[in-house]
Amino acid sequence: MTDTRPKETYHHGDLRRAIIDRAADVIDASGVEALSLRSIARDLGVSHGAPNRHFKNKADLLAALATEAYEQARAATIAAAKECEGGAIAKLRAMGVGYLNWALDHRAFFTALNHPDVKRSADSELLKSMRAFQLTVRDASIAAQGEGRYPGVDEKLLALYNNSVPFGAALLIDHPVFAAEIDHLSRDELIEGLMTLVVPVPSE
Amino acid sequence: MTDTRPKETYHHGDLRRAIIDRAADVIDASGVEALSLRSIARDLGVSHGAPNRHFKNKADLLAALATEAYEQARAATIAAAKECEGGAIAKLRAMGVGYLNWALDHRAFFTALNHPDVKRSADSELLKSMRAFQLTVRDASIAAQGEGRYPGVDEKLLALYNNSVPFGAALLIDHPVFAAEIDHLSRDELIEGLMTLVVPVPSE
DNA sequence: AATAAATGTAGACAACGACTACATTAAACA
DNA sequence: TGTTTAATGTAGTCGTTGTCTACATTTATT
Repeated sequence: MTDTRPKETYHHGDLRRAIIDRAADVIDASGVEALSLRSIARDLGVSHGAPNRHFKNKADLLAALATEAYEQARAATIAAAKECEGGAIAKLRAMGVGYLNWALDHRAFFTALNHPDVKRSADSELLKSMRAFQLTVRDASIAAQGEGRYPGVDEKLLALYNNSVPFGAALLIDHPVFAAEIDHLSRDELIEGLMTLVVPVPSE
Repeated sequence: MTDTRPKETYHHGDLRRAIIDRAADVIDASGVEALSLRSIARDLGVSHGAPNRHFKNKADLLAALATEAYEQARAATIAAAKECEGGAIAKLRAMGVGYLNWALDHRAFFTALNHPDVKRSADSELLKSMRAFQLTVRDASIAAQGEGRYPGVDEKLLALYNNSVPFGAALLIDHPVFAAEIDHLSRDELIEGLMTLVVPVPSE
């Protein structure tokens, strides 16, 4: 339990934050299908209706998780690019690595990102963080193109490509059956190897 | 409604089949979160407990959908390879195109494929069809490698790569927000363009 | 200090998944 | 062919959930 302290105060303090954190814990521990507003309320020692003051429904909670997920993912990719000492192409590759590492380290948030309910959400905060993430990948793709990678390719197509691989790969690696196929490789080998296929080191 | 004929017979005939088909319709029309065993039973004019004779729980129904999805996807990729006149590399590219077209044409089944509940399923039929699909992609990757594509790359890593792109891309293209970014391209241009990035036409 | 807004509570309701005991039909077999 | 057994569908029930409403308590505003 994240926060089951004895109820001494009527107001929680930051119930919204606590709900999101607890939701992430539940997803990690028992999967997203086990997520329930009522059980979260119980865990937090709060009435079953309290979460409704912060999320108008369950999908809204998932959208909030997904919003944070996009922000985390964006931060992780930007940080990876910053730490990379190479040029734009190397940075693009590093961003994919950073994204994959983030996804595997934050499965609950990554799960929310890909949840069917979230797809249908039109929450404006969610849309904003999605677009910000997209732009980050797209800008990096265009910069890499400026270094001669994939000349003449439509930039949005390139961005789709550079989004698809880490996204799909994270889902597959996360999947028990697919994961079993590649267990002879360490995680780092896997991620580096994959991203080197996607963004090859320029031969000189 | 798929099958709401007046109830004249006690037994349905092929209720299992009807439930799966109806489930696919519901997912297409209202999303997977709207799926309910009881509502399907109502639509089919059958008691609310009847589906339990064919699926031990809701996740089991989704697993059945996913099983068929893998079989469909495998058939679609194999057919695409067969129709392709080129060598192994061209066939590999064609298979990605075939997979993407299948995914976009059968969103309900593709959705089931990627549903969180299905990931946790250990249904043996599901595992069998998953592995069959995986092997198809892997064999095609190895064949392409025999033609000189990505020499020396671990074959399972290559298979992961060739799985990741269409999988991730189908999810992104299916996503309203990402899709809006690339609406200047026709579907065929998008799919062909993407797969040409993944499996470039060998320069000669 | 008075009032409004935010936040939490408690109760209600319908829908759902899952289970049970029972009914009906189809299949197997003697 | 007739009987037994398995498969399949029915009807009722239970606990859980999401969501709504009316109300209570606390915090913020003026």
